[in-house]
Amino acid sequence: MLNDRKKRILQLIIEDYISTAEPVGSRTIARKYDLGISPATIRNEMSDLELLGYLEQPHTSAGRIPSAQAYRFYVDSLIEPGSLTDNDMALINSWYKERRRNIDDIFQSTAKILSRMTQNVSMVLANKDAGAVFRYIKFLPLDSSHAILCIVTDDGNVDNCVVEIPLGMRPEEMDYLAGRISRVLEGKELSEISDELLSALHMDVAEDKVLFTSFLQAIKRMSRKQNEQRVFLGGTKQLLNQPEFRDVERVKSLLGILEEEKVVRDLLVAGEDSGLKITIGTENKFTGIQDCSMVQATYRLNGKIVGTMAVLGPTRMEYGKVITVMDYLHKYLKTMFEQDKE
Amino acid sequence: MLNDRKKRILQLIIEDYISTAEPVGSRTIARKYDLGISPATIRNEMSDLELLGYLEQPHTSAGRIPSAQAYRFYVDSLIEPGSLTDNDMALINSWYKERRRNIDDIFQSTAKILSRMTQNVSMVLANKDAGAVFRYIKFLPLDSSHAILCIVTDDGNVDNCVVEIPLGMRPEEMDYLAGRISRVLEGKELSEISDELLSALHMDVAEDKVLFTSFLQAIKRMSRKQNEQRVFLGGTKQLLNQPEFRDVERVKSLLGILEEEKVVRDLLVAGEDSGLKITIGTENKFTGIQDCSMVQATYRLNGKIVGTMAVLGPTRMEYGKVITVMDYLHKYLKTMFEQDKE
DNA sequence: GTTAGCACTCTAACAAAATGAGTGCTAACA
DNA sequence: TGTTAGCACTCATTTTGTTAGAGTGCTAAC
Repeated sequence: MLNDRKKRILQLIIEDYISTAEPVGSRTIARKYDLGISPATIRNEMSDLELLGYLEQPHTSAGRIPSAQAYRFYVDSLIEPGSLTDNDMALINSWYKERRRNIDDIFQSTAKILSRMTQNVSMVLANKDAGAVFRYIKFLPLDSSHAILCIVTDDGNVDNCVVEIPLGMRPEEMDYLAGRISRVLEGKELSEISDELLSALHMDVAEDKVLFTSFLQAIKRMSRKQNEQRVFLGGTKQLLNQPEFRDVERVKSLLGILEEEKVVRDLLVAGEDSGLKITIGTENKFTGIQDCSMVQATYRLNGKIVGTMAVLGPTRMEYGKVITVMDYLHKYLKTMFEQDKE
Repeated sequence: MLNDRKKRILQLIIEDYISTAEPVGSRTIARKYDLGISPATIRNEMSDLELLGYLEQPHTSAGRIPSAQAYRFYVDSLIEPGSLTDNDMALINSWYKERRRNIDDIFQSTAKILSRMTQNVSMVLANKDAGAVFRYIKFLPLDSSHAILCIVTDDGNVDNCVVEIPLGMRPEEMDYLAGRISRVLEGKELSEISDELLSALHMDVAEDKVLFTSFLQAIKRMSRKQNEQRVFLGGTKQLLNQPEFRDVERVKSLLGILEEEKVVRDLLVAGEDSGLKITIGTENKFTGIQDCSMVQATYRLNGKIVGTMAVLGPTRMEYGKVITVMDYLHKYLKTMFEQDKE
């Protein structure tokens, strides 16, 4: 175990490196922070820390930089929970207000805020199947051969699509059909509406084949859309602010990864179970981001996973700040969702 | 006027520079392209072209690069209309098919394709007010105190929002109200639905204040939403492939501009009138992109501007390819939209 | 256990020199 | 009159050499 002084020195080195991105030497520590010990003593301690695997030297005559192990220790034991400045909070509030029309906007804003506040790439995964329950369907006439099929769910969402009306079908008949279908599906969660259920329904109302086929497609598509996990990215531009990414090639390779929505989704889904998850360097399973760190927070509503947000950046990341911001956003989202439910 | 040989040499220089991004010297031209004349002769011609303002030298002992004037001349007189390879066309088709669920997806795909094919940033502006006409509104009951207000337009779009129902109002009453409002607004283009019209309506059905206020907000929002011009960006990553943007700072500054949706919108709207518009270097009015070129094509349907697409990149741009791709996309979109209408 | 002193290491910054691609000019040639 | 070979000249880029500075490790003294 590390003694208190070693811990303190390690912490200072890590934090100094996080903020400057320069290897930090014994003199720097002694000068910047008043520890009451000389550079030589610090050197000795640093030497020990290196032996223990917490520090690394890019080359003999440079200062030292924290190893992945050091960051791990830092986030596990050293980090102190911070709090946002009033300024930051005001900024967040204004960003959320800027554009808020539907749920997607909220997620998009979250991604944006997360990246702006942390100067890193952010990812937000929205699980849309947050338990929307089927209420009823309704046909709205459009013209002689088309109608709009509206599917109403209890969260107040309406999805709609244009369907073709079988020749000669009267509005009353369509209402009747809608009623029958509605009665069967009412109260089911959209994700529950399975193929079997639909085919059973098919048997039941088989007399109107054409219309029913349209309906089938619509409900399936809607169910898929509702179930769909959507990914929102933010701050790919912030990447360029990090000295680690001064080299265009590195930027390109990371952006290449982020471009693949599937990869990002997998990445996020993999870390969904735990509340707060920090993976550092090679702890990341995905090749290509093994020189990066990722902080991920999953948020739930009534026990269900609503979504997950993450910040991806160089291992030299402001973990404390990231966590603090995420925590705030988490709370913010919670109240927003609860408000929506009401 | 330039004689044929000068034109030819200028063309070769421009095309060589476009593909290599390196200043091109007289030897290069003589070696690469068999013109039957010696480097010395080419040098003389180049010297003339420089005097005429078509070529520039970064420094005395470098080759020459085309000036903005040269590019202007190139796109006006020298460029030969190309055609896409089968491979390219197949690629485009597959990209369009990849994800096509609604009109936004089509625009997004267009932006993506445009950037992929040209290795530059692409921008697509979608004018959504393509003449949607109000049909009727309908209230769908949700629970005892809420209903969903659906606004149906003749293009088969339904917009909806949740409204609060005044205490004790019965469904029949709501239907009656919906009918009255519908009759007044029917046949109007959404963009026509002005404040005056709405206030007149207000007088008319003033008995149900609360509900009507909700409705007012909804229709206004919808009208705004329909009128809204949406911007789709593509290929901010391709930027990094251009040697001009090897410097991170330049990337940052351009991305900064593109990030401002308003700026991009203004930029695109400004060039909307003409069919195909190419602005080179300082011809661009917007500061910050004056070392870039922009190729913009506006597409119409039945005389109305549906949208506009543009490619933004270094002046050293494959103008021919860009134009060819845009032309193809233009046709592709046209058939797609006409199909949709049918 | 702590610290001052010192030799040693290695990078980054700077300067000087070599390299080479390309030009402009002149004189000769067809 | 247009074209070309030859050659001196220019200037960015690359290479090489040098220096300054930050930092270390070790030792001996406190």
